[in-house]
Amino acid sequence: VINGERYVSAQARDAVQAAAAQLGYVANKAARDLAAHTPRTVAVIVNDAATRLTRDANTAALILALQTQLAACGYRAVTVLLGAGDDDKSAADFLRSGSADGAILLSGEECPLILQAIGQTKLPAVLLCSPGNSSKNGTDGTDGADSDLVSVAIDDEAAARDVSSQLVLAGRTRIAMIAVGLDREYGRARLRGFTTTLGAGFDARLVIEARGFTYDAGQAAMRELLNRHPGVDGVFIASDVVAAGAVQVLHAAGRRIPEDVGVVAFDGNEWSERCEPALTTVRQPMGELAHTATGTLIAMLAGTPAVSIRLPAETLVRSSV
Amino acid sequence: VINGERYVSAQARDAVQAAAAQLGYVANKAARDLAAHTPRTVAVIVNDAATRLTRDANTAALILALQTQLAACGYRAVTVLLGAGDDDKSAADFLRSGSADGAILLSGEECPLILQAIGQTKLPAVLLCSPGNSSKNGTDGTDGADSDLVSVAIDDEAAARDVSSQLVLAGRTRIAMIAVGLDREYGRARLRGFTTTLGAGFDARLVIEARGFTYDAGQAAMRELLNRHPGVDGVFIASDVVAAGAVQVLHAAGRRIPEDVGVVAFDGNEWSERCEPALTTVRQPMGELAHTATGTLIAMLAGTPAVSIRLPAETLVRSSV
DNA sequence: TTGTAAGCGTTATCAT
DNA sequence: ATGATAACGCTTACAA
Repeated sequence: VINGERYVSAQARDAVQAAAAQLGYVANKAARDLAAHTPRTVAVIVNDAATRLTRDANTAALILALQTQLAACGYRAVTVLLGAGDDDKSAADFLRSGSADGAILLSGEECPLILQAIGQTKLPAVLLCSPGNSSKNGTDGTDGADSDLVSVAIDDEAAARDVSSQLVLAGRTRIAMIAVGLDREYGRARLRGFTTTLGAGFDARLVIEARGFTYDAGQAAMRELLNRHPGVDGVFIASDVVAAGAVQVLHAAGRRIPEDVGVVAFDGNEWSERCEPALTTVRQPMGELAHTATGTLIAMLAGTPAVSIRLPAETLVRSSV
Repeated sequence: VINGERYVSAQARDAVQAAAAQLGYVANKAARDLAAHTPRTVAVIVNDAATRLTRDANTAALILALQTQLAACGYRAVTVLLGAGDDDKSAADFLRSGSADGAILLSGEECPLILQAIGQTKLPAVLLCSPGNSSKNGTDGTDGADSDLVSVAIDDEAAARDVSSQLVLAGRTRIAMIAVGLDREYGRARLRGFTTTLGAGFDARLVIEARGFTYDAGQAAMRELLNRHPGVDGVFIASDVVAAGAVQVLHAAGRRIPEDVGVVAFDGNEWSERCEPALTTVRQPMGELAHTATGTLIAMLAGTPAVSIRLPAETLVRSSV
């Protein structure tokens, strides 16, 4: 009765359900997992969770969406939050302990132990890598644990091309970029998009890399930029939080937005919305990302081979340019 | 060898460990839980997680701290994120399914099914209720599930008394309050603190309740306040996000802070820090709260009866008053 | 210090 | 449509 209700009389079923409801009976998870050989659980691993959750409020929504959609497919999502430290061993052990059928990684950093665990156990896994994409490193030394996972993300390069073109269209001529995470593929992709858009007008000296995904880093980068190139009249900042910091500095320096300098950003979270004025930015389609990731994983769980997917991201035009 | 290493020769132990490392062996969690009758896992249940995580970036840090501290005691923390909807049934089932030895609730809302599950299964649980404390309702109808859990929180009333006294000390005479969550005990406690501080100067007409814990709600409340009482020269706003919205409206209305109106807030998260000027606020000691909560739960797990605890919270004096 | 056997609460299979 | 019986991979007690 409790399970797929094979061949039970309506009478028996009702009786059992009534009893279960009365006693508050729920099948023991451990026993069930042990016998059934499938926990019907997927691990959602969030690396550097504190940073990621504070940097982008949408992350919480993403995780919730994943949970909801997995639940709809009969899977329990177990969110594994990792701190900054070395605790990715515990997450790796979790995967090895047979507690999950598959994993979704929201991971901006390297986590070799997890990749290794996935490789060795051949656990289906998908990398949901925006905005914290990890670079696709080739074959690293670790014993056959080939780490080219299936990944789901937006097309960072196209999106960057899109937003930054807003600056060009507005007639800006001294356009700079505050880049972020150039050691990761997504960071480089955003830079490529910017470069392509500017074309002949591109000047490498106008590109500054913020040291980290923070408000403070944005302030520092913008100060440096204004210092070195007081004449800038447009900036593409590759992340909303960073942009918020940069905007603060712009205001403090007496620059009006968009009159004196146009600003466009990337991510589409609350930071860009709370700026004065609200920033034109790239909205990451969290719902679709979650949907695609769970869809892909479920397919893999069912044995279907899956491929990486890039989703298009829409530019949110506001009044900052 | 894998477990408490009872009486094993060093030789045997080394051999086993080497083998385990080589094979990447980790004991099957399900089998272990089933046999041992104790999953050594505690559920960290976050109700209305999307709201809570976006409203207060410190929540992520809190959860991480809980995880770390539980891990230090040999417990795995399973974070159960609940959305706004009715899914607290799934969390309740999780508890009933014997997957956890105990629970820590970060819950601002009512979640009757969870309380009921805890009551019926007699699972040790502690309510970590700042800033989303639920009111201590007496005995509600539900069959004997008495919901007076052990709780850990700051002393909201004392803290509110403290911050709002900053306004009085600064010589403000028309002091208002934007309250939040008056349907919850912590919301009422903050109001009581305010009332006490003002003493004879208290004027109930200067208290407005924001409808929700959001930036938008803060804007709306402040607009109404300015409308009804243009002469206010000080405001205590019971939550940082709400305060951020209110401050925006104050600026838009041409009021200078602190020259024209002094502002103090509550929570001590990034919102109050990013305001211009940074807001004087109450810092919630997340680390200590986490520590106290885990300590209490671990004690309960060991059979020691535990009691509720209120922690003092410090006022962060900045330049907004 | 090491080996052996029973049993944890389910699922799956086979017989009824 | 239902009842009986062997796993599942471990822990725990007890025997060696």
